[in-house]
Amino acid sequence: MINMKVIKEKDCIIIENDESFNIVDILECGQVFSYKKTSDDAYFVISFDKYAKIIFDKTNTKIFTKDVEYFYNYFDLNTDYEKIKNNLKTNFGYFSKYLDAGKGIRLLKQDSYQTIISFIVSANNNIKRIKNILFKMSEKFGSKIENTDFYAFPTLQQLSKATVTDFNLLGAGYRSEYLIETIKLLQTEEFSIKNLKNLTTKELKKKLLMLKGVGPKVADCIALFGFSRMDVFPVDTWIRKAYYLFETKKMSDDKISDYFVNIYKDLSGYAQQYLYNYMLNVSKNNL
DNA sequence: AGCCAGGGACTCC
DNA sequence: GGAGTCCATGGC
Repeated sequence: MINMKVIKEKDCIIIENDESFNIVDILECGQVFSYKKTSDDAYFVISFDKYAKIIFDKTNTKIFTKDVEYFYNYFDLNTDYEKIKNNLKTNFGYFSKYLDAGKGIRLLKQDSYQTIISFIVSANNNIKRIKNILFKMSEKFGSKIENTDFYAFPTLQQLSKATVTDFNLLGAGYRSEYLIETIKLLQTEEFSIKNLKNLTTKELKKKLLMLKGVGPKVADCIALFGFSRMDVFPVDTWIRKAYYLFETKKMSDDKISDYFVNIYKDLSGYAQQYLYNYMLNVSKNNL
């Protein structure tokens, strides 16, 4: 096992040739939408009001940012992914195939509130459109980030001024009304992010399901990507297809989620992302 | 042109 | 609690 080499500098994090960190795998695996490829070897990532420019080549990855500690945590650099992958491989022999499709994936520790809004937009939508709608939302309601072409994700305060018509103009479609209702609820003490973070996964999901536009799948995604809960298994159309690679018995998405959590337990969040990525790549590249 | 997308709300029973 | 239906929009 190669030990991960991470160097923290004043305005930069350097990751040297590590199989468990591939910025393309990390960003293009469907967990995050507020990023942009700026050239063949660079990405720009926006997490709420913080940002980083990532430059990579065959030997290393450099994360340029004013917020080194924030992005060290954002990219989950305290977690040993070799250990997680070995664990999955050891316990589930067939899993190597899914890991190979995205060796460098890491589960980002995304901003909770941004994740809630983002995944409401994601429902019954495709990734390119989701990204577009969210970028337009930032441009319309967020604050310009100095010395860049980008905008911060809008604050709750900024979004509270939006109308259904505003969201329709972004292309949010029937999700516009859900966003308006959810933004209202998020402003209450009951739904403060601080309070939500203290809940158990079960309690958190129950609370999230009270938000308009949040059903079982979106609640699982928010819990996983926005609250780092690894004991959930979001089931979307791709994971449903994946289920039928294993079983023939028809099941509801709810039951499919239980089925997978029962198998992968506390590794569910990781397993789900590797499996989802595999399914996505199969459809894209006909692997 | 028509199916599909990181599904959910709503309405029946 | 399960099954059906409707939903905006644009990518492909």
